Amino acid sequence: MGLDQNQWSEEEHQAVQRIRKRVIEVVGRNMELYGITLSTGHLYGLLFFADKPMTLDEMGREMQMSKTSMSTGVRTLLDLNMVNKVWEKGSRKDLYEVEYDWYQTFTDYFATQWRRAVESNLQVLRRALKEIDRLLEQPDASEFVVEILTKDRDKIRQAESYYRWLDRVIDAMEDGELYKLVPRES
Amino acid sequence: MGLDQNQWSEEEHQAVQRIRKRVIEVVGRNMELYGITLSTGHLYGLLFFADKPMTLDEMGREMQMSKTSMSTGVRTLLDLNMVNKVWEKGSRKDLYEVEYDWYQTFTDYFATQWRRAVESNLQVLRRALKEIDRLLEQPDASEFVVEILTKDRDKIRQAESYYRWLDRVIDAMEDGELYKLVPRES
DNA sequence: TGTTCTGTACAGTTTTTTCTGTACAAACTT
DNA sequence: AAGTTTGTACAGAAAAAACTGTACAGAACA
Repeated sequence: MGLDQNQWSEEEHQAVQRIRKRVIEVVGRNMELYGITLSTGHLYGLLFFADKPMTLDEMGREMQMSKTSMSTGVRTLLDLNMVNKVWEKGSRKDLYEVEYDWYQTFTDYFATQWRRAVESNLQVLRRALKEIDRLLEQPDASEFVVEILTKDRDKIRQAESYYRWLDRVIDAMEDGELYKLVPRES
Repeated sequence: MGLDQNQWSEEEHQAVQRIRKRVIEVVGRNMELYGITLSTGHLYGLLFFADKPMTLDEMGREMQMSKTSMSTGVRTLLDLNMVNKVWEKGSRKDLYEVEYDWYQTFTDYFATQWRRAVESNLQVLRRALKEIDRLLEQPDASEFVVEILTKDRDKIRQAESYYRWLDRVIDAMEDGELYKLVPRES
């Protein structure tokens, strides 16, 4: 794992690796919550324990995967702000390390995902409401279609109300209100 | 859409369908947030607008897909509590309708997903902590491995702290505390 | 400027997921 | 009890996603 192995025995190395591997395995798997691949999750776990920022080549060696895959994996993690690029003089390779502020990672991720969905949904719902209202204003609308349209409108309004709520939840996450409800430790 | 089309003109039908289709398309796509397929998302959208509970055959006809797919799709949505099975005398087919309480759906889904991850992560982290402590107690541990183990332990403790927080967030969602921070409308 | 090295684009392969048609068990009807 | 009908299991086809190796542009160095 990029450590100078002369400084410790083989058994010690093995023991540490065994512990890390199990944690990486589980944490990596559960990162599917963030919509990332199992292998990208493992990559994250690897970086989590890395004693120093890693290069693509090092990751590839540890993961036994191609550098191309490391490149795309790291990019995914960068996009999610789960990994940061690190500058280090001397090395001309790019170096990466995990973002250790998991609270931030969590908040960032879901705020971004949900916001995107909320915005596009609200847009289409409002547009639909307008069109329904326009149709309802037509004097020659059959009684039957008026009933249908009214029902649809109610459903859409309810959905809109929900998305406004979710939007406020996202706000609460982004500006730290959530931490008032559920405080961080220490 | 299961409506008696004698009661309204073809243009009216088309107009309603056009509006619904656009909403279904967008809402369905954004349901990938819930880890469900685009087509299952569409199925959900279809049920959302349905004027009455639908059968698998009706869904298949509307979606232009096989009944098998409808069966699996509905089961997915049932598992996520996004759709309910409805009993109606006279029909011997199973009937389904969407769960209109989106707040509940949202809360349910993420509480379940996150809880599963939190539990398995906490378990593996605590087990790792124990092992690290055991190794650290060994008198013949090299200075170097002690340093590594201590670093790992710190990282794991930090992660553990984060998961405890997330666990409390989930609690807050499940027992409705979240609605105190961000109230529902009306 | 020429040389070396690093990250990624891209095409092709492998793996995974989704979807369909058939077959059948269980439930309902007569 | 015999005859329908309904939902799903299962195997195979189709589609999508993940992964790899090669090739190359651009940066770093000499």
